[in-house]
This record gives sequence, structure tokens and C-alpha cells, in this order.
Amino acid sequence: MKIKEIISEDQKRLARYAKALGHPVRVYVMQLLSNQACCYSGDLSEELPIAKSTLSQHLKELKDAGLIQGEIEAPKIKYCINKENWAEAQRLFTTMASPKKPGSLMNCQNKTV
Amino acid sequence: MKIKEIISEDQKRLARYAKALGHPVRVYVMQLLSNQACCYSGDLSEELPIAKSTLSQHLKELKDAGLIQGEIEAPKIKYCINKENWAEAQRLFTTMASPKKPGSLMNCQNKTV
DNA sequence: ATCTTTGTTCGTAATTTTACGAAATACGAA
DNA sequence: TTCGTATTTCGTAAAATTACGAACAAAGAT
Repeated sequence: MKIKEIISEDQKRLARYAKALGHPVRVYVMQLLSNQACCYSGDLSEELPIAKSTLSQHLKELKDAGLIQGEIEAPKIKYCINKENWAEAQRLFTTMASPKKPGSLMNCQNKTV
Repeated sequence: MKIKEIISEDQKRLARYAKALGHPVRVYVMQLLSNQACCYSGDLSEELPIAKSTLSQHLKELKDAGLIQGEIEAPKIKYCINKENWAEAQRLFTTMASPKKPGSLMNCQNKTV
């Protein structure tokens, strides 16, 4: 039995989304996009004191993970949440977070390590 | 203005949790713990065809991120969700996921890149 | 046609992650 | 104490991540 067969597709996708969110700058960007519509890369570049190339890399990460999408509004690019995938990420996370058998959860009462 | 002052503590914590979930094996473990109470590292080791040391490293990641905790039940260790932090992770994620001004969201209608 | 603005790609370097097997540790059982 | 079980730590190596500045590309403005 190989590891790839044991881990479900949903688990892989959730890990993919989580990984994309696994950096403060990318959380910041996602939060901005969640709360205040779309934004331009340049706006982010002004707010965040990081190199443009670094920001570009982070945006690419989010884009490759499917969490955001950019649309050309020459000469700028406007970035927005990819609502469909973002909803999927939420669904995957929330589904995992809510146990199917809540009554079966045991309490941990021994020494914590 | 430094990057550390711009990114909020909540954003950093969310990134930390997301990073910990950013690997399929760790998602698998968290999902297992969410759905079926606590479990022993050995059980995971049997199900997942990876080296025990590798699994141990993944568990350590989850533990360091605060998502799980282990209790000694000699000679084994029983792992459980850290409910408090897990709830915080959910809260941080859900709060981010739900925009404060949903009506202000613009539609993206230009060419997607 | 050239300039300017915007953003990506390239080259590079430091750090982190992932993975393994071997060795070490902890501890109950014999 | 010695043995066996369960798990972590160590040493190592390959790959990925993060970050920067310089160079490059696209496209509207002059």
C-alpha cells in the first residue's frame, strides 16, 4: 500500500490550500482580498515592505494553489479571490474540523508531553 | 515600517496553523484525530507506509504548532487534538473566510491570468 | 519610436522541509 | 537487571522555500 493511495484527494487538496496559506504575507493578502474586494499588486507592494519580486512569488503561490486569480487591467493586474476554490478550501477545512462522531471523542487526561 | 509590524499576530498564528496543515500526512493525522478520538502513534505508523522517524517528525510539527498534544500511556503515546488551539485555528480561518463587507465585493470580469 | 509604469523571470544564496536508517531513550515486563 | 516495545533524536541528503536585486517583457503614454 503506497502513501498516495492512503491519502485521499480531498486531503491532498486541503494540504495544498493550507500550504499556500502557510506564510504570513499570503495570509495577509488573502485576508485583504476577503475583506475588501479585489486589489492591485501595486497596492500590496506599497503596503508590504518586501521586494516586488518576492511579492510576485507569493502571489504566484496563491495563484498556483487556485486561491486567487488575476485579471489584466493594463498596465496593472487586479487580483481577486477565486471564490470557487476558496469555498472548497473552507468546505474541506470545516468538514475536517467537525468530527462525524462528536460523541465518541475521548478526553485526554493523562500527562501531556 | 517593518513587515513584522504590518502582519498581525492573528495572521501569523493562522499562517502557523496553516503551515502545520500544509502536508498531506499531517492533514490525514488531523482528520483522523478529528473524527475518531485519540490515537496512538503506532496505529498511524501501521497505516501510513512511511518511516517511523518521519511520522515522528510530522507529529512533532503538529505538536509544535499546538494542534495536537500527546499523553504518555506507557509504553505508548496517545495523541489527541488540542481542542483549544484547534478551535482558534478554526476561528481564525472562518473569520478570515467571511468578509466583513460582503456587499463590497466586486466581480472579476476581465481576462484571467 | 521611445519612455514609463507594472509586473514577471532569472540568478543566487540562505534557510527550511522532507525523508530515511541507525542509534539512543524511556519504561514496563520477565 | 536484562529484554522488548514504542518512540524520539541524530546524521545525512535531496528538494523546496524564501528572499533579494538585476534584467527582461508588456503595454499604455508621450
